[in-house]
Amino acid sequence: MLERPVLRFAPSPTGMLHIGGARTALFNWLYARHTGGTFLLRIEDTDRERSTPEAVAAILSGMTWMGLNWDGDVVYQFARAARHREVAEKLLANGKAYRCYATAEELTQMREEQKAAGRPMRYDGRWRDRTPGPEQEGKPFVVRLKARQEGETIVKDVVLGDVRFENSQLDDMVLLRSDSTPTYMLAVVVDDLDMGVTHVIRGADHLNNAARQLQLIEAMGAPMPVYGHLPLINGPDGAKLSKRHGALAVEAYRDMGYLPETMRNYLLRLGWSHGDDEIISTEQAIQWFNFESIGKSAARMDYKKLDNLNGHYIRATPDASLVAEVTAFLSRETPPRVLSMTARQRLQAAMPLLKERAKTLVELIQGAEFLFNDGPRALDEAAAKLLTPDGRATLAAVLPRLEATDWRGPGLESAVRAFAEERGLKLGQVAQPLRA
RNA sequence: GCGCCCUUCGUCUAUCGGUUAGGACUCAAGAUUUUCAAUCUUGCAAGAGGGGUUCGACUCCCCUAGGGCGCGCCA
Repeated sequence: MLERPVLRFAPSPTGMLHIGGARTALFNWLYARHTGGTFLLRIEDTDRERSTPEAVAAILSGMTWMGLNWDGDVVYQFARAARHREVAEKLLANGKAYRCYATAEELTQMREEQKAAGRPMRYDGRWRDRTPGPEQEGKPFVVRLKARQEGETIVKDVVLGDVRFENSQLDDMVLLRSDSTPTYMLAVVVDDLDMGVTHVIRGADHLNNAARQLQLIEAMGAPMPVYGHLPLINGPDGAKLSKRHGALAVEAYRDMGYLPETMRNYLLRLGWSHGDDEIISTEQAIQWFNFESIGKSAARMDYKKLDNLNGHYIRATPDASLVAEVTAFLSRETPPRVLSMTARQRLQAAMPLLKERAKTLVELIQGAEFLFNDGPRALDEAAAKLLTPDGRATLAAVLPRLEATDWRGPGLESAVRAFAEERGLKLGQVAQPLRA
């Protein structure tokens, strides 16, 4: 290995950290940890309109909850605008970029005409070889890359293989907006270069961008990073993930009672495999992770499988840790719930039984509800059905026996069995009302 | 419209030219001498379609179909 790889996760803070972003972050993190490389976090906040501090906070806390620790300080892209501009100016000076005075309206009209004529919608290069005259004096302009038009650009992708684009299909992208702020395309390339990023692993929605970014990199004479574009995640029905459609923030999964290790395992298996292995610990994942085993096709969310995995991890978690998890979970509720000392002790004592039958923390808490409060509980429908007059009579008869029994351990069961035998009843006839 | 990507059980996937196409989730049945859960056993279930290449294709190539992504002075 020539050098330690440098990976990065670069979300834009325009919303929550959703499941797709979390997986992208996970894969980057896994590869960095696998190779002993570096995993950086960069917030792409160049869109001042849509970036919010809340979203930044959500991303950071989401990453933390997922257990994806990043190396060094978080880089904020907007803070580096001067540097981005500097690169653009240099390109301009070298003749690798040019000023385009076309107005937004003019370009919109151009695209409409292209669409109407059934031609590809691309910037037509109207200012590419035109020198601005006196009438352009003082007029706003954008800076565009003077991209090579002949030949092809090949994205060497570690998951997709070589992807070729005819340069004639790529138009001259904007580097600097008319207010001289850098665009995303410029910022990403410059930041990745400055941060020493060696591997750009991101969602497949960026595949097309890779070709254009490569053109920029070429113009800058900068080294080319390794690319890897991850197939997207779809909703349970195969449709695109959207806000109303399964694209939940990772915090939503936390609130539904899923464990971080469940999420890591599940997201890893969504698009990556290691033979027939399904249950993969994070340590194991770090050891095994590679790019070769990443699948090429989009995957769907499957909540049943998530539940199943989560059940496994709940059972595998030590009782004391689960008590802590439950306590933390309850404290996040609105209004927050605080467990009394005795409630915590009861929870700890009952945990071996409780965790056997819960697929989420929410279910675990539901099952433990009776431990938190004293006094009678309301009957649900199923329970009410079991409490027939006969059942009630049976219960009344058993009661003295139970009161005389130590409730801890197997004594309870044998007491009930003995009772049933004496009365000539089937076990179920006693047990069912009792459960109710 | 143009470009690019993808396509094995319902879902996640294994297979890297020769297999009765395997595993997991889901579902169904059974076992575990009361329920639920867990666990175990068994079962249902797949190579989008059509052409090639080859002694032999799920696997390589082409076409079609379907799905996705992109085509902003958004990221």
